[in-house]
Amino acid sequence: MIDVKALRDNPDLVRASQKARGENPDLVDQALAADEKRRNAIVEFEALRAEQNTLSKSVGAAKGDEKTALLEKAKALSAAVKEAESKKNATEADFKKIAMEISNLVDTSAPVGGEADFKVIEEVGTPRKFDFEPKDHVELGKILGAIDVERGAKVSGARFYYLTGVGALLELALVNYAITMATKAGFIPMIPPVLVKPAAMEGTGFLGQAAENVFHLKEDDFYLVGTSEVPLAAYHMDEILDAKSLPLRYTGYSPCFRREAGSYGKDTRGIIRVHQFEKVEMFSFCAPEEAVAEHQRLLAWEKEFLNAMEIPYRVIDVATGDLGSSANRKFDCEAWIPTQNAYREVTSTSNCSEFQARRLNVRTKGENGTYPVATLNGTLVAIPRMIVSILENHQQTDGSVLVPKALQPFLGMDRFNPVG
RNA sequence: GGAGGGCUCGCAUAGUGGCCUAGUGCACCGGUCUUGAAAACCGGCAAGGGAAACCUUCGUGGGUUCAAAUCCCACGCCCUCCGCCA
Repeated sequence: MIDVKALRDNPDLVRASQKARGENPDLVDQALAADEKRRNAIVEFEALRAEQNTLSKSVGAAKGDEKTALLEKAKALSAAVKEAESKKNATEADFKKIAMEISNLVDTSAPVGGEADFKVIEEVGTPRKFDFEPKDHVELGKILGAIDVERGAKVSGARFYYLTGVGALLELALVNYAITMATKAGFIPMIPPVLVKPAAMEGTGFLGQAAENVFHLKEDDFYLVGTSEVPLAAYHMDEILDAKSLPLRYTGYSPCFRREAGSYGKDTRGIIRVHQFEKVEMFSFCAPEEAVAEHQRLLAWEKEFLNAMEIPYRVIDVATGDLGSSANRKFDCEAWIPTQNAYREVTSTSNCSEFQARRLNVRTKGENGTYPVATLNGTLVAIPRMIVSILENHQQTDGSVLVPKALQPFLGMDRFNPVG
C-alpha cells in the first residue's frame, strides 16, 4: 500500500507513477475522494461516541426520574452512534479497497516504458562460440538422463517435468551452494510454508494483477506461493522490529507454483517456464533509507552466483511498465541461452520500499516514532532456468556437460556424461 | 475427526456489566544515591488515528445493552488428552 500522506500531499506524483506503469491514474482521484469521505465519517462517529460515553457514565450515577429521562436520551443517541459507526466502517472499506489497487510509486531512475524498454546496465562474460551445433537443454537432459519432460506431461500435464539422476543431483548441489553462500553473507536460512493464508498473499501484493498466476485451494482458502518471498515477507507480519536488528536478511528455499495463465504458446518446450520449481530466494527487511543500497547488495550477490556458474549474462534495469505492483525498481539478470541466441531472465531483484511492509504491518521503532520498514527480494537461484543455463552453456560436442568449478565439491563430479 | 482448557500493553498475570481513563509483578529506558556497579527510591514504558479535545483496539467477526475485557452466537489460533496418519 502506498503512503496515504504522500497520496494527499502529492497526488500528482502518484498519478505520474500510475501512468508510467501503464496503470489507471484515475484511481488516485477516487482514492482521494474516498479518503475525504472516510475522514468525515470518522470525525462524525467519534463526536457521537464521545457524547455517548459521557452520557452513559451519567446514566450509571443517576437515580429515579432523572435516570429514566437520561435513558431515553441515551437510547436515541445509541441508534445514531450505530448508524455513524456503520457509515464509518463502510467508508473505510471503500477507501482501503481503492488504495490497495494503487501500485508502489516507481523509482524515478527506472526507465519509463513497456517490457521492451529496459535499459542494459552491463554485460558480463561473452557468449561462447560453438564449433559444433549446440543442443538445447531438452535434448541434453535426455542424453544425460537429467530431465524427463515426457513423463512429467504424462503424470501432471504440460509444463511439468521430472529431474532425474544427475539433474536431481544438480538441483541439490545448486541449492547447497546457494544456501552456503547466503549463510556466509549473513542470511538466515529458512524453509518456509508454501501454503499461505490470504493475508500473506494480499500483503505481498500478489492478489492484484498477478492474481491469475496464483494457485488457490478453494476448499481451504489457501494459496500456493509462487515464490518464498511471500512467506518470508509475511514472517514478520504485524511485528515491530528492533531497529538495531536491521537489516534482517533471510534466504528461503522452497517450491514455487505458478499457473502461467496467459502464457499459452510461450516457452512450451523444455523447463524454461513451468508450473512448479524450486528456488533459493534472498529477502531483506531494512531501514527505508537503506533500501536503495540494499538493492545493490542483493544484485551483487546475484551476480556473484552467476559468476560462480561461469555463465555469460547481462543485467537490465526493468522498465516501469514491467514492474510488479509492489516494486519501485527491478533489476533482472539474464543468462545467455545459446540455442535461443538470446539472454533470458534467470534471476531478479526488486525494491519494494515500504509498500509491502505497510500492507503486512511490519514496522520498526526509531527516534521519529514507529514506521514501516523497507522490504527487498532477490533470486539467488531458480533451479530450472539455472539448469538450462548450465547444460546449454557448458555442453561439449559429445553431449557431456562440464560442471562449473564452484559446484564440483557439492556434486562430487566435474562432468556429466551421456547415459546408456 | 472427538473431548477439555486457554487467548488481556515484550513476558507473567488481575479483572464476571458502569469506580477500566485496563491494575500489578518482571523485563526495559531515564534519574537520584555511588569512585563504578548492585540494591533502594523517583519517573517513563502497547499500537493506530487526530493540531488538540478525543476516539479506536482486551484473538477475529457478529449480537444483547443507555453502557461489554466482562453476557450470547459463530469462527480462528494455542495447549492437554483420544483416534487416524507421514
